[in-house]
Amino acid sequence: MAVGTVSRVLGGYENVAPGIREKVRKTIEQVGFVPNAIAQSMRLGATRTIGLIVYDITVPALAAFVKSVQRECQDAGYVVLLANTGGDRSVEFGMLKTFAQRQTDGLIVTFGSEGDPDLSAALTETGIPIVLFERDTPAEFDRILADHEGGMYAATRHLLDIGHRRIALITGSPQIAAARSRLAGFRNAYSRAKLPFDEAIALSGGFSAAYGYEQAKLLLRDPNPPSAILAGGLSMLPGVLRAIDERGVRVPEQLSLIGIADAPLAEFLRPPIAAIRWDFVELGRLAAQLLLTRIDGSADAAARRLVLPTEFISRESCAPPQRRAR
Amino acid sequence: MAVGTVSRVLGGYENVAPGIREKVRKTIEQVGFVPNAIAQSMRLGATRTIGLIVYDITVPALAAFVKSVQRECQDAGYVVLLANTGGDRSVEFGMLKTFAQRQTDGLIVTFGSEGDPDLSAALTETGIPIVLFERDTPAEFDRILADHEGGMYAATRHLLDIGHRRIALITGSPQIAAARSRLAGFRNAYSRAKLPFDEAIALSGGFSAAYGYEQAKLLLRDPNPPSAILAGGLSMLPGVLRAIDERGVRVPEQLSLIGIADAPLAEFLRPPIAAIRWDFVELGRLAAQLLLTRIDGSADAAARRLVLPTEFISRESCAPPQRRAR
DNA sequence: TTGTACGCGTTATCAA
DNA sequence: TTGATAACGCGTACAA
Repeated sequence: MAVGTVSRVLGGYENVAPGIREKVRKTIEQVGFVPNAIAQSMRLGATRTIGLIVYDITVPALAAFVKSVQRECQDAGYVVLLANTGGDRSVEFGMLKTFAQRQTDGLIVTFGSEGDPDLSAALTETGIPIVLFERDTPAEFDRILADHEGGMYAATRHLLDIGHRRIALITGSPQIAAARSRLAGFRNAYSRAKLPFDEAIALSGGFSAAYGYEQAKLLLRDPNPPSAILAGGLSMLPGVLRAIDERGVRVPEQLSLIGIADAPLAEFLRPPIAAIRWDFVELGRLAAQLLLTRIDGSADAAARRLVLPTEFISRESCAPPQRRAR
Repeated sequence: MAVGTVSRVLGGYENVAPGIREKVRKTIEQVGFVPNAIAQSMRLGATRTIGLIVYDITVPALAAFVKSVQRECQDAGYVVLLANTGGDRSVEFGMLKTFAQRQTDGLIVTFGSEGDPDLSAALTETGIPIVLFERDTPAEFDRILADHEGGMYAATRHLLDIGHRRIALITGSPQIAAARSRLAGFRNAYSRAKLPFDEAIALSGGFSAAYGYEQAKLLLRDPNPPSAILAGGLSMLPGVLRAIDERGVRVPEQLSLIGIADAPLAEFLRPPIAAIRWDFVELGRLAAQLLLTRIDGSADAAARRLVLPTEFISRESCAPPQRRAR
């Protein structure tokens, strides 16, 4: 009963005499033998591990994404290493290196800055298959995104249709594809409606609740405040709501409001908050599949780019603007 | 320039001639050498990996917990493997085995059923240091919990104080410590107030939004409906809210409502929903520390049991009951 | 101070 | 069909 035989039994190979096989099985049971996956990884040159690097797992939409990725990987016999960067560049580099050292078979990554050539270089240098999530760099990585332009176009269009003209968009830095797309959709809606567009009221700078709070506060204090706000970040809604609350502004009578990515409780708010939403579970599923096919070599060499549709959910937080705003 | 020398340079040992050290450094840089953590794990018998098994990372409170654990582990040079069980027993066993095979140095675990001796045995058999999260089995594992009894006592007491007598508690199965504690706090509040307790209105069966929805629906249809509901599960609030919404019941005029674990948007609901809450970040931090001290052997042999305080946040969703309820 | 060689637990190859 | 052995990449004990 040599080690090789045991390995063959566990590997399910046929060339083991039934008697021996049984004996091995029994002994394994008796001593509670558990194969050491680390040694397997070493021998096979694959860890069946994938690294998942996100901004903040606490954002409901990202949690759904992570859960979906994990589920998909689990089904394929992979295990996922999770990292939260908080958007900190040095943490991003650190986790990238850590995961590379740990020989993850693949990486799903969202980084804070898209243009950064150092980051692109670092990603390439790992030599690990990579799927970019919500990032659209020029580099040749597989990537998956939501159609923010389409969703924002639909939302803006709706606001224009019901009579709004002075609409504020608060969203992240144009370094990020998602913010650029939203800006494009926002502008398109104006231009297709043949309406003049006030550049000054499209605020790009951050995705956080804090940023949303600050910007909404400034907007509402303005002598000529917007009649509608598009809260263009996954976690921005609470911040914007706080500003609205503090200012005592009534929605939708004095201000129409649309959130990005449906929050679990958004429909129970009074009034229910309209939203642009998309399927994070599907996004996670596809991201994982993109990566897994890349890992097993069944994918074309060319980088793939998947864009998932977004949808505008109309709710009572939107109404035609009042004559004399506030 | 032998392998041993390279290893010594990377390990930061002193006994390397400065000239050689520099030369090694430069070569490492040039060829982009990255130490293989898998081989290190094999040699050292430690992976610096911890496994985290939770019910559902999509629940905001659990996401906060996971994030906190991950952060703490990262700071200590550990990496975390994440698993979502969805409460499925076979998945729980599966992930436990997977993580054991992968030689994780420690495990933080929430399992669906507490009494299950098979599960306890499986945990013990791994031989891996374990911290139980929100589970209070008789077995001798380190564990960390929130003081649900205290929070529930305070909340129930508040409702009794403002005049409620018929209060419904919807919470999980008494197999789970959290549910038992809540039930205890609920009962204590009645008995200390010397009020009769209606057992039939404490509903134990699940933590999900769906369960909350079903039970709330039944309660509100009752000819003698409760004047207050305690939604006793992390993710139950949306379900209960839906039932309330559908029935057209006004909060707090017709029904007082308290949620468990503050939802991010709970304060923006109309009315803001009172809550029992506690610090999930701290919970995660302490869980990780409990585990890390266990791993590095600096902990006493005896199992430790940490209980974190909970706090009742009074908000406008609670008001004295009306004379003639509905 | 530096180099050599062993062993960690597997799988795969080769010989028996 | 089975057993022995090399190799994966590292850290370290020991020899030089």
